[in-house]
Amino acid sequence: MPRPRSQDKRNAILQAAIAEFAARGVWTTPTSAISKAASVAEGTLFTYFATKDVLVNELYRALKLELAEVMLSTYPANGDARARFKHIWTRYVHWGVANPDQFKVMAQLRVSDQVSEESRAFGRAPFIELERLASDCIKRKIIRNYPVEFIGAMLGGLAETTMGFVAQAGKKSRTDYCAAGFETFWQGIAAS
Amino acid sequence: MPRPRSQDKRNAILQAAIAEFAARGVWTTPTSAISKAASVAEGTLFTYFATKDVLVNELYRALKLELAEVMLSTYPANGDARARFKHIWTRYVHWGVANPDQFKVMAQLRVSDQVSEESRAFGRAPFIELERLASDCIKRKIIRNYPVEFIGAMLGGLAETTMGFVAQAGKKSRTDYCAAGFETFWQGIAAS
Amino acid sequence: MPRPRSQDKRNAILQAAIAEFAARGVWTTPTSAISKAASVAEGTLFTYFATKDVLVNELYRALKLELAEVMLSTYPANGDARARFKHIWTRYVHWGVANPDQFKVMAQLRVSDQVSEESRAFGRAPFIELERLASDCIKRKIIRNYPVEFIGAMLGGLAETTMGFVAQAGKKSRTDYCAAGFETFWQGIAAS
Amino acid sequence: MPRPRSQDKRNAILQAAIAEFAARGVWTTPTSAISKAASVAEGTLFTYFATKDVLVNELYRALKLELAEVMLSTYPANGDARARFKHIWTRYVHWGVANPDQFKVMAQLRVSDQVSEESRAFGRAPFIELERLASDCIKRKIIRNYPVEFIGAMLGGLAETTMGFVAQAGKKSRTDYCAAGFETFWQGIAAS
DNA sequence: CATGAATGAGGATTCATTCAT
DNA sequence: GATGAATGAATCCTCATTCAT
Repeated sequence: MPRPRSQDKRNAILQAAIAEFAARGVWTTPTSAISKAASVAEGTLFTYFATKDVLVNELYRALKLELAEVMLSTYPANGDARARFKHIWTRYVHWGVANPDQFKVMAQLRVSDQVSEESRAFGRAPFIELERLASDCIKRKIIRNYPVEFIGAMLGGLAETTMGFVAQAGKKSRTDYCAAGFETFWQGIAAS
Repeated sequence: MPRPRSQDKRNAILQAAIAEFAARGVWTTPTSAISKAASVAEGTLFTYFATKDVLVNELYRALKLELAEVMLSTYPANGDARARFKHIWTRYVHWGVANPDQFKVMAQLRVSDQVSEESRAFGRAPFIELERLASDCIKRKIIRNYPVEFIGAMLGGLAETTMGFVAQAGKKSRTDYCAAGFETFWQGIAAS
Repeated sequence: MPRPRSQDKRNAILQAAIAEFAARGVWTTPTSAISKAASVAEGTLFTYFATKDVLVNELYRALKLELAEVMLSTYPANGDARARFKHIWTRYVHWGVANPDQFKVMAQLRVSDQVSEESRAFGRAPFIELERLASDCIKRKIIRNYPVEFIGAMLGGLAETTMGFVAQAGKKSRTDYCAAGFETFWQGIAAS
Repeated sequence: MPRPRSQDKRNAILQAAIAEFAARGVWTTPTSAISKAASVAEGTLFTYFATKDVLVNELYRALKLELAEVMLSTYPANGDARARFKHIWTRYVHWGVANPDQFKVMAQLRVSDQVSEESRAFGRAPFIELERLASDCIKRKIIRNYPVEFIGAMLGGLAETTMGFVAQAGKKSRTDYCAAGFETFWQGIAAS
């Protein structure tokens, strides 16, 4: 029995990739920087991820999974619609602010050609709960009758915009961007 | 911006860069691909742009300028606030849909480390008109009292989300995403 | 030659090496391909052969031994000189045709720098019988008085040329290359 | 007008490749060793030969061409058949002895998988003169009626064997291997 | 100024070999 | 002994940039 492949090492590489990608940009960081940051040999990276491309796609998936976990866990199943949306929103914005590296990398991966359509589909999957929620609200005429993916995408776009302002404003800002962003979103999609 | 001999050649390179960047990703297209697409020699590119970095930044500025031109020209100076915002919105969304390459490249540059803060500032400048409009609306209590850059950013974020859906949906879509997106935005920031 | 636990495993590796080397070329097949083809772990290969170089040399020796066995076994001790030469010739040619992988690998090893002089000497040893035969024929003025190694080498060179034609021609060829090659050899060295 | 591609440089690389390949083996010499030996930058090698594989194939062709030139130039058009064959033979053997590097590399390329069938066909082309000669001799019943390629191949195989002995024996050898080899060949194929 | 050959640092892998289990 | 993960030197090739023509 050889030493088994270590989940720890795999994670270390993924974490190192996040840090390096955030610092230097996804396409300008060499794999050697990642392996070094992860304290593994250059070759070891390739026993966990066959190519840099695979690593990037796996990272995308991991990030999406983490994000879904963050947004949808401790989800107030009994709250009213607004509370549920707000919960999701707040979780997302706070995650982005608390994890600027992750956020920055996600932003780059979102527009990258190297993330495959499979990975994107995989990344969308955990968010059905969100679409279910939107669907339900539409049925109950709480929000407007738009395709649920569109609503989800608008939430995402607005939340990402918001993160930037929250991060840059700091704690003592006059404006509570997180709340302001949500108000805009919620009032925006409210059924008139 | 120096004035090299041929403005034509400079533009050809910029256009070629857009096409190649859109097709292959900003950080994975070599300068040689650009010069070839522009039908100039590899070295010639460097008489117009000292480094690849400079080219990228110039491209960012050019794109921003073009965008501002598109959004703010034929601006209905006499229309009401909503009409003005809608004009800007529609122009932006249509531009993105009509120019997918440009849009794709902008999306990549927006999150890129290689675009300098100066370039970003330069890119924001032509949009003061938009901020002036927002400012005026706030004063007149038409929209909520948020920092104008935040309003601008939300408009941008939402419009970009919208473009994707418009492009993908095509003409005969049941949903008019352009209108829907604007309604969300406008109702979202409306003073309650 | 140490005696590791399993002679079977050693042979499996050697056989796998032949197949892989023939398919991909001696210097372009990684040891990992060999161990995989032999169904042993990558590391196991190195308990049987300290380095790839050693493996290559052992393979050379094994092949030479096999070849000598084939050529000189069932040797017609009582036949006349021509019959003896013909027996050796035919055996060799048939072996090459019947074992194209082995033949191909031998051809590559013959010109390789990685086969040591010791291995070559070792490989020549079993062929003294052939030289004895030549020696005897010279003494009896049946063939010309050339150094016996030269005669052996010419036989080898001609036979190897012949194999290629036999293999490519197939059964139903108009020309019996095996016979033709031998005639050329025999008539060529015949004492005039 | 840029500096034109230099035939000299191309040749320097080819020559360097011969020297390095002969010294270290075709598949164990890195391209960097070749470029260094040719006194060009590592990258320059690739402006003349797109890949190492291409370089190897071009080298094969160049060597074959050189060889044909050597064997068939100053060809005694008016001599008798034997003289013509002997001329070719002698030229070949002397070339191999005088150019041990070239010979060694050819020997490796001959059995290499990396030389394409096209390259081999290209390499055979210049030798039709030899086949024409054989053809003619067959018609005139001077030599035996074997396929001409077989005769050519036997000549090659025997000559190559011979070269090794000539080279190793040196000038003052008791045996004139070059003559002995030819006698074997000529007597071997003579019509009985 | 235009051209494209020349440069060489840098990058993603590969692979023989070692070593923990 | 067997296993396959770990190692890191080595390799082929790319590409931004320079420079001779």
